[in-house]
Amino acid sequence: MSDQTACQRDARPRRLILAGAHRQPGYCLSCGIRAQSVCSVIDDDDIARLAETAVETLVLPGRSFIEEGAPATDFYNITSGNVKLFKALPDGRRQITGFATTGHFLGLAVSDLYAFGAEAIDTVRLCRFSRARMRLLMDDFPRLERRLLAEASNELVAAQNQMLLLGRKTARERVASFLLERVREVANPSEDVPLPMTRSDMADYLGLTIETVSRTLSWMRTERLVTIGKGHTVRIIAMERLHALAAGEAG
Amino acid sequence: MSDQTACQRDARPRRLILAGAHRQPGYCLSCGIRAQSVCSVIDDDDIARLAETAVETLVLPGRSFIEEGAPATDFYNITSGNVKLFKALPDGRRQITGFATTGHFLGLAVSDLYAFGAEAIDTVRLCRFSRARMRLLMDDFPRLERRLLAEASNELVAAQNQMLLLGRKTARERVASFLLERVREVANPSEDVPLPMTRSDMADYLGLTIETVSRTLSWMRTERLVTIGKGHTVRIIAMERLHALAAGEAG
DNA sequence: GGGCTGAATTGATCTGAATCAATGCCTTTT
DNA sequence: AAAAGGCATTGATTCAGATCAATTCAGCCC
Repeated sequence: MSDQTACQRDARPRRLILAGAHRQPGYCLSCGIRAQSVCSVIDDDDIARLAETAVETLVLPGRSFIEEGAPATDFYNITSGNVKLFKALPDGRRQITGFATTGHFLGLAVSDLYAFGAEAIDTVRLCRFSRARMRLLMDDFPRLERRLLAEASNELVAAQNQMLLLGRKTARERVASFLLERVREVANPSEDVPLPMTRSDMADYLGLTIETVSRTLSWMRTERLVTIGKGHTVRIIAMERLHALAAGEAG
Repeated sequence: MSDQTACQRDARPRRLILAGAHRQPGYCLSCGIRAQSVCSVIDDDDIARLAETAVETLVLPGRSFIEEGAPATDFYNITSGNVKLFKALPDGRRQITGFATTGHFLGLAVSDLYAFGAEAIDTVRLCRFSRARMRLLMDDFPRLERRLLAEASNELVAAQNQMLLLGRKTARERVASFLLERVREVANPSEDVPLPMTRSDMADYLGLTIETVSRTLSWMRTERLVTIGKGHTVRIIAMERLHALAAGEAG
């Protein structure tokens, strides 16, 4: 289904999610969500200029807004919610290549076609702007380009880790690695870790089946590595052992 | 083993491999190997300046020049030969995340540690320069940064393809995909495709074992999909069927 | 040419995860 | 509260690819 059918458009153009507003201080267009330090290369006037060309869009759970193989016309900046990115084979086999949340940029393709699809896990808000606009933006703000390069480098490192996981780790090691990846999203490692995606999504991310993910989580519960809460949460109760398992140092 | 022990240094500093010289026209520092069009943003004077800070190094087959987890001090530009990039688990399981050849940049890490190791497959020549120097270079030549971003985007696409392969493809589909990836390195798809890496490297790249790679290639030979030549070459004789196989459209 | 060495092939068997098959458990709807 | 539907869990069985085990082959060095 196309963007137009999948998304409800807000009537009025909205501001990009940048510094200030309801975001934490230090976050801005050129920093992306994972910025650790303040990066204030874009001032309020710039923001106002940028916002003119961006349209905020609401994407309902389960709707896709990037179609693998479709012409890559737009850039996206996720302003809230969770997204899954994936590639598929003709017979329906699917590999989720990553999950993206608030602040992430999507659509940074060199090719004219999107190399992956993107689908909302929960309700997602995102800002869309054209690739042409993005190019002008990069000309105006060279540090945006530098930031995107840093972002791409980080994703490349994550991709390499995932290749190691998919190519060489056992089911238990995969699930352990996944949980440790998710626990970094919360402030305190001993609090509940939200897993907004379904078992099916986890399976397609880890190169396993739903059943194996489920069995493995059950095994971790009986081994007292984790407790499994209601409503898509997990709490890690044996962090050290889970780390050892994820690194392939234990059975 | 460290860089110093692994590499023989040339006595004199050498020029970077850029436009002209023994490279094809259109290749230059800011373009990298895969550039399809001419990109002459760096002139001869610039090249002379850059060359002052680069040292060309010779790496013998099987020697590693980037150690996973070691401090990321340098950038590398491969000027000839083939390199494998990999990550490893403590027990020795290994995943090759990619192969790099002439023109490739290595060491573009945000972290202070290298996220992967790099080892020479055959005799490799490369230019090394410090990350500090690379940063200055990017300040001087903004289009270098843009080119690196494009390069990183392409690698990200390749990484996503590899995740699909590792997570969801069968052994036959993996080997077929690999051969089609390698055939793009040669001018004519019906000529011999060089496979400079060992079966073990292929296995570690495809998430398989040596035996499965060998068996699968033998099967492809009996199915008249390929002929297997002497000295690490393969010739594709049924391109269409191989494509269908790689895409998961056939058994 | 004749051994030597490491890589590659081929065969036999085993196993971790997939597949097939119920069953259980929330959430939504009426 | 009951029905319905989707997701998750658990069990039984199968199978693709791993593992274990010989050969065979290709360089290489004398």
